[in-house]
Amino acid sequence: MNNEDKSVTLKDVAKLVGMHQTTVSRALNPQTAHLVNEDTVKLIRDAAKSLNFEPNPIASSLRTKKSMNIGVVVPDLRNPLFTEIVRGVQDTLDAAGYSCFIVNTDGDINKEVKLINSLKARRVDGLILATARQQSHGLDQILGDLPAVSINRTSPNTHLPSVTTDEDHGTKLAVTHLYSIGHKEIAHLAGPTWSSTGLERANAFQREIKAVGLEFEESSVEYCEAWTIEAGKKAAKILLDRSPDVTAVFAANDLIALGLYDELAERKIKCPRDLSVVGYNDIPFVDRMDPSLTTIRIPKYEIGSEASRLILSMLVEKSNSFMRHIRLTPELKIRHSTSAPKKLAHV
Amino acid sequence: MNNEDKSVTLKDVAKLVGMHQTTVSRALNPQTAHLVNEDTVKLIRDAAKSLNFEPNPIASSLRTKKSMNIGVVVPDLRNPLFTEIVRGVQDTLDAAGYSCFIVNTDGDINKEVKLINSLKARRVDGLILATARQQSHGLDQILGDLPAVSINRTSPNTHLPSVTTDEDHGTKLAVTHLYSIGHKEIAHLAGPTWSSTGLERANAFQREIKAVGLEFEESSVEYCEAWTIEAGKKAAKILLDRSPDVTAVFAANDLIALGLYDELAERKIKCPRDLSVVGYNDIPFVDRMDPSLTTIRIPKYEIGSEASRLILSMLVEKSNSFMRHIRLTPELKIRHSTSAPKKLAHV
DNA sequence: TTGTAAGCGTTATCAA
DNA sequence: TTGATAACGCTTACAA
Repeated sequence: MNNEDKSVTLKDVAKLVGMHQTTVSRALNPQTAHLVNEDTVKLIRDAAKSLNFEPNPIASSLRTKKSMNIGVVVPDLRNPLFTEIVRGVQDTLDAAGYSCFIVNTDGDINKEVKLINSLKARRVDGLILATARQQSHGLDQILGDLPAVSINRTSPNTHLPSVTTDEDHGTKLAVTHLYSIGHKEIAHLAGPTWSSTGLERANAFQREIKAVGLEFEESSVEYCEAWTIEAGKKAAKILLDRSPDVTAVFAANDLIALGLYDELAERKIKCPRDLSVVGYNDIPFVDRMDPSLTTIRIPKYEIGSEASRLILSMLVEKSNSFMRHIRLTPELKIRHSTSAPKKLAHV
Repeated sequence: MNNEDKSVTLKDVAKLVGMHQTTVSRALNPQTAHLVNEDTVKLIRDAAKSLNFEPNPIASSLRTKKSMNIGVVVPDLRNPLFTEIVRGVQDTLDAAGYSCFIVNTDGDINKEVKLINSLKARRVDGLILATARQQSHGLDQILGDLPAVSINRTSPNTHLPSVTTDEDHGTKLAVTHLYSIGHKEIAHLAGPTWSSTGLERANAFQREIKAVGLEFEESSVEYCEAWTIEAGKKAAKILLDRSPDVTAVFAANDLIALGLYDELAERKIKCPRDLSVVGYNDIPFVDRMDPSLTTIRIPKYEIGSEASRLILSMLVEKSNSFMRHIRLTPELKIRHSTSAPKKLAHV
């Protein structure tokens, strides 16, 4: 805020044009300018410009009870998946005159609750939740009547409008791709069980394995503790020990796939020669890894912009009743981490 | 903001305890609680908690003329360099009770000016500028008396407190490393000339080349148009055409190095066998590229946290007079993109 | 130690 | 079409 308390107010503009501040307010606000004489509007606008008047959004917020701020909750902004999404959010909200507060939960459910409460305390007009917890721990109650949309979360016990991607389709693309190039022993490094995305992909995996005519075995799935490289590596270790015959692995996201890469490197298992790997998300730079990662690309930026449009629409039509769910479609990005299996089974 | 206008105010708390809102305000504010009877404070705090009272920061802002918001200007949040820095900013500001608005200039100087003005209009208390333009286009005037610190910018004609890294030292580390493993023909893919960082590294390069006893030639430096992979590739093309004898390239940042990687791939030049490459920044994932990138690591998170501490200190001691410059030290991270040159010169 | 009153800069309501 | 007045919820003199 300006140190020197020289900030120009409506009153100053009013004084200059010899009118009341109310009129100035009306003239300067596009919503109400039509109530004012056209010439007066012009006069006032000019005067405002000449004084470099900038309306004080804080005063406006206090009066209107609209902060024009949206809270954005992500696990960690450093995860490139979320920085893409956040750019989509920022650009869309900006264009609508809204700003956003971005907070990081670091995967901590308690922190998430605290942060949501802190955003409420800051009087955000709405919330975009990009955390993917399955258990909502009374989220509905924490939110109260605060408009919110969720990304990647299709929680059973909470009723939020959402923007998600078609997990079934994405998983089908991955499994079908691997099967079509000859793989019969396909495993899955699943996301955490507390994550709805992780669960959905794991369920879809089982379904798709059967759909292509392969036999599904429980032992072909290993769940990771988090959506991270480290967790991916840890789970990969277990999976590879248990199922040495697998020729391909579908990792529930790119970071988990990179964890698998690390474990493969340690075991001197060559990808894709000895093992094919498919990731999920297509985060930046995975096209430059060694080998470049075949993955399921999701429209990250669009997820952010769609979520923003959704929350904005909820702010105008205050009808919370209509529960929109937007589902975007992922696509397969074939690179060099997948190839035909070395030895075809039963040949 | 709460749709239902049920938000609890100081008055409500005051009514409950049978005291005046002023007293409640004082009791609830740690700064002024000492003015209130201890028992009263306890009573009021309990009452506030029982009503779930949350002070309205907007009303507070209006009165105190402190928004408790800081503007953060970056070229693009998606650049992993800046997301690291921003996390450092967020964590530090959060702890001090501040929030931040992050805006992206996308490298557009006009957009930068617009965004800074928009942040001023939003009444931020201070600014962290992570854009690295050399020409400041009357930045001082645009800022007015708004406290600001700059990151990576050591502009000659603007006087802002700053957090930078020791470019000379970083460059020395790169050049010395290459020289020490036998390179005599070292080139530089420099950052844009409009960037102070780019200029500093280019100057330091020339100095260090001479310092190790090599002859400096103008033709060994090619400037990139931007800090991007694409610009890096374009400049690499020109450089490689012009100086086919170079055995090592010091790229002014990691993205430019990746652009060079791309050009090398097209020409079937093997790194590091045919050409060694050093990057700058050590952004995430460059340790996983093919080959993993030798680079100068800068303390990204700390840059953000130091910049935040600086701006926070400016907000308390209002003395803008003391002009602090914090300089952090980079370090060399040796990976697989550098090795001894194939054929040593004159052997 | 507590209360009174005023004001931060808007906008909403009413009246002219 | 314009103006007067009050109010949003807080903090800060000043008074008691």
